[in-house]
Amino acid sequence: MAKLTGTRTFEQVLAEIERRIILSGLRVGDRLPGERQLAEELQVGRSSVREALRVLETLGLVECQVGRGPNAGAILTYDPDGTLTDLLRLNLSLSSLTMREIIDTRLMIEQWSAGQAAHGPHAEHTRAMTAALAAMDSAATPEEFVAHDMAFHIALTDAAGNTLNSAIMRALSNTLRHYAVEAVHRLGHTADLQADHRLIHTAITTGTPADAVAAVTEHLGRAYPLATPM
Amino acid sequence: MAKLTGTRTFEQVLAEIERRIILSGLRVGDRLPGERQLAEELQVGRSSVREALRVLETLGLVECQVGRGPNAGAILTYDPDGTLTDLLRLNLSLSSLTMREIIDTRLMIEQWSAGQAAHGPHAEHTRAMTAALAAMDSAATPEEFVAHDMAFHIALTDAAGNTLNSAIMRALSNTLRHYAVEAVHRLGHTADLQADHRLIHTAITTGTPADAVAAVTEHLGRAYPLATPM
DNA sequence: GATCGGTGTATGGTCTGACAATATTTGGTC
DNA sequence: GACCAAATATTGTCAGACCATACACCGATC
Repeated sequence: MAKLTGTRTFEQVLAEIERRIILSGLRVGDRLPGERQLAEELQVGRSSVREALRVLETLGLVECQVGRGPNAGAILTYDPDGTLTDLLRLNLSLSSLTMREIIDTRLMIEQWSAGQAAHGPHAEHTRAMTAALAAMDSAATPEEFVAHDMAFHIALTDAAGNTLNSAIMRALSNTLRHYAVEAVHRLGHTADLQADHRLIHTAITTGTPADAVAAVTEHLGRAYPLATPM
Repeated sequence: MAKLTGTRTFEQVLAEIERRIILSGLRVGDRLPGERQLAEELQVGRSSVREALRVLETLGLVECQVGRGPNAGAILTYDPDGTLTDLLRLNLSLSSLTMREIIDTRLMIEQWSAGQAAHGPHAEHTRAMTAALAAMDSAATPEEFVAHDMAFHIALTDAAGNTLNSAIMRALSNTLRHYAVEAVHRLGHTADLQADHRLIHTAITTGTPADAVAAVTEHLGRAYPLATPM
């Protein structure tokens, strides 16, 4: 193995795995060689291979399973949400980020998504929004309400058709979950929020992009009073 | 150590380190205990501690240095750019993301940032933008031009005051660097781009938010013809 | 032939001990 | 006081061993 890029062994393993993924045209669902085999092929210790796999797992690129058979070992996957959620949580713990910034970024993504979605949303996503609306109506607890509220807003983001934004939005939602549950507790009721949701849904399915953006801005301003409208 | 959350040992180490960071109020710049000490305190093997540290390093939360003294060991840091850049690059390799999505997300962030920045940018960032403009004027190669172009757009994002968006923008810029260099090569000149840049700068310092958004939209539409204006 | 059950085995997960590489600290010498 | 050599603390790496897990295989039984 070339000793060129990166002095640490596991970084070279990382680069080599990345190279193989590109060269071999591996796709999500495909399997990587076992740790022992990789270690022997690359002439490195198994611990270096393991550290490289840990990095790939952290980046949401592989999932590791023990045992035997076609599902065992390191399998290529696609889960940036987990990485981003961890990233946000830990940087909040370190006070490198503020809740305010997270809320503002969410507002940005939802405004943009609403505008895009209003151009021509896929039925799949508007159906998911409708289902979430009904589920929120019959939610018995704030926790349950917020779970479906998250689904609604994620479906709205998905409707814009940008998977990167969707991944970021999922991570933001995960991070804001507790915050949102508390907010619903304080509010005591969800009628206003649901009215907003229905306005958003209507604007996206039958209104103009400007209507959709306005509806989202109005709603998030109510749900997160700190947020500054653009 | 409690065996409650997560079956894998290194995940428990991860949780314990995170708990200590929160409880001890550790901040960026502070040092974590050494690998051996952590292993003994938590009654786990050193390899488990190392895998946990590798995860934290991947998430841009710690940097590890060998040797002795106050700078050795795992030091808390703040570098989400690196994580996000890796995330984008690897997901592009796996075709889980498209260049188009990255460009659209960049457009979204810059539009939002321009609107926010026009409300009242800090002198620090407008100065950085001015410096980048001058550097672009005297750039001898497309590579050099793009380096300062990135600095300009990052300064614009910084001017909006959201560090999360700035981190995402940095990662997006890193990912688009090659693409941008090729685009400048094809274009053959940079006069139009610089004219756009000056319009953006003027709009942010003396114009309305709507002017700033329009200037950014116009510019990115020219630089990345694929991008769909909102 | 089909089904059930036990055994084998490949795989990740972990620990231990050892050594190498590196950067600082320490102490001795001029 | 300045400079150089040795001690030391730290991460980086490897090798080997063992455990837990989940499937594969094969034989016995119906």
